[in-house]
Amino acid sequence: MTNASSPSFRPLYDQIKILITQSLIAGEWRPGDAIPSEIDLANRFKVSQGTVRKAIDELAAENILIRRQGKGTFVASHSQERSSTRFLRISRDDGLSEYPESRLLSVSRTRAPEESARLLDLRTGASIFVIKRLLSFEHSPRIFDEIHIPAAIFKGLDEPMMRAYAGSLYSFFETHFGIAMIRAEEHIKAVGAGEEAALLLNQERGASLLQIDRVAFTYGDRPVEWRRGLCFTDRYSYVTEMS
Amino acid sequence: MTNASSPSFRPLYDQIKILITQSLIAGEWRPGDAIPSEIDLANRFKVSQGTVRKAIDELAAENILIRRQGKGTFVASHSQERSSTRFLRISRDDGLSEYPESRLLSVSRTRAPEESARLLDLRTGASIFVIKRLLSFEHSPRIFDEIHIPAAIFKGLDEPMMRAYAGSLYSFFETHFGIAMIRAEEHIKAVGAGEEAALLLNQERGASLLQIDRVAFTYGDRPVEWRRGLCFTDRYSYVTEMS
DNA sequence: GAGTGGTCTAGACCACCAA
DNA sequence: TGGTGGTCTAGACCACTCA
Repeated sequence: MTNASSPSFRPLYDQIKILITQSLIAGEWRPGDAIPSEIDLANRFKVSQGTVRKAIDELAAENILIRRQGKGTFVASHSQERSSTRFLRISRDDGLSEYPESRLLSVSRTRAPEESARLLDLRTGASIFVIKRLLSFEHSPRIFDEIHIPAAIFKGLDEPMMRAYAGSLYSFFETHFGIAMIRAEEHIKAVGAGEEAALLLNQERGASLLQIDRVAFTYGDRPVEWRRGLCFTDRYSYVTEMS
Repeated sequence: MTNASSPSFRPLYDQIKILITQSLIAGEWRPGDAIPSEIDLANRFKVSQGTVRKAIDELAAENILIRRQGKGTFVASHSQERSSTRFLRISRDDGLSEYPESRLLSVSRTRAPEESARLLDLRTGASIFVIKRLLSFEHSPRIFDEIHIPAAIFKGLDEPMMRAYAGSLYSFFETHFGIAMIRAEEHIKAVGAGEEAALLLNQERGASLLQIDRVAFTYGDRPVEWRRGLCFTDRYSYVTEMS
């Protein structure tokens, strides 16, 4: 199979990546599912196994798919134990790992303020849900999250439904709404605690907190969540790596 | 060429990666140099081009090598315009990019305190250099850095030498000492400004600052720098991405 | 046009897993 | 034992750069 030397050349494996992504968007394979084997996909797309392989390699590098030798290739899911903490970068300074406890404060439906509307590609005033919650480590509240999500996408969400669910928030989004978070961008600042945060985190007003603003994306780089986390970082740090 | 099914199986391309890394450690190819072509390396290591290719692909994904179609494969360097800002994740909230101005405060030789010694794989009390500097954005000081590096590796470093150098710190390390930083881990907290930081950053004592602790590594994952940056994040943020 | 990296293929064989 | 992903090869051809 030859590639036309078109003005904007696009490798075959890149087109295969797009086709696979479209199947993910369409829900043909859902988080946790196995996708067809490389050979099956090669037949389906009429390319060689090596080309499918390269496409899957890149999707696996982006943590969208997960390869398991001898078993198959799977759609990444936040419900798996291995990746339920994938987007939580706060950890203890002594290195011991600990899963935080979540306490839901409130769920309300309101109109999107300018900033989160812009970042979520919504019109200002579009309907959103606002979730407030508190994460505790060692029974001590440490992160106060305010989460904005478009009501149009999370139709039917309500507080009892969230309280009934045991796992992580992103796992909840997957199982109830079929929305899988695959990527996020964060902007971090140091700020003084305001009244609400000070109260909830048992700190003085003006105490130094990490303010972590996040936009999270689902398949096709579509933004579907904005959140602001305020985090008290005594004995805990935000950990990251670069290369 | 067949692989012995040894107890701990190691793919050929992985061994090639190690060989290439060893050449980088030995200084056979230095930052900015072109390494031999894939075909030359295939002949040298007695493997196929595809195997060399996979090894280089992975090193390129780690930002250790840089591929340039039609030209060759190069050793990544902090002296290149494209990557001189690779490890600086503070940027303006309005998205405009700006290169900070650096003011060297002091360079001194002293004994490593417990923490940085441990993180740099040194004995406590080993000889290190301590560099203090101030980075300014828009003529306003915003980051106060304290940098610890082993004296044994950066032999002969002194203040005049640093003042004479125009580029970034990591570019300086490369050209004068042949040390290339390829990876770093950061731990971030929100803290109140102490006396020294408050003075240098023109803030009140207790003002909220980002405290960014970094360990940076050179080839072979060898730690060669510890630093603590204190950053005033008004109108600026620490930006990161995850997937 | 020569040399480099980039794509694609076809086929052989290995490592791992489950039934 | 059969199916999956993982490795390795050899070869053809394409895209890009530079002299």
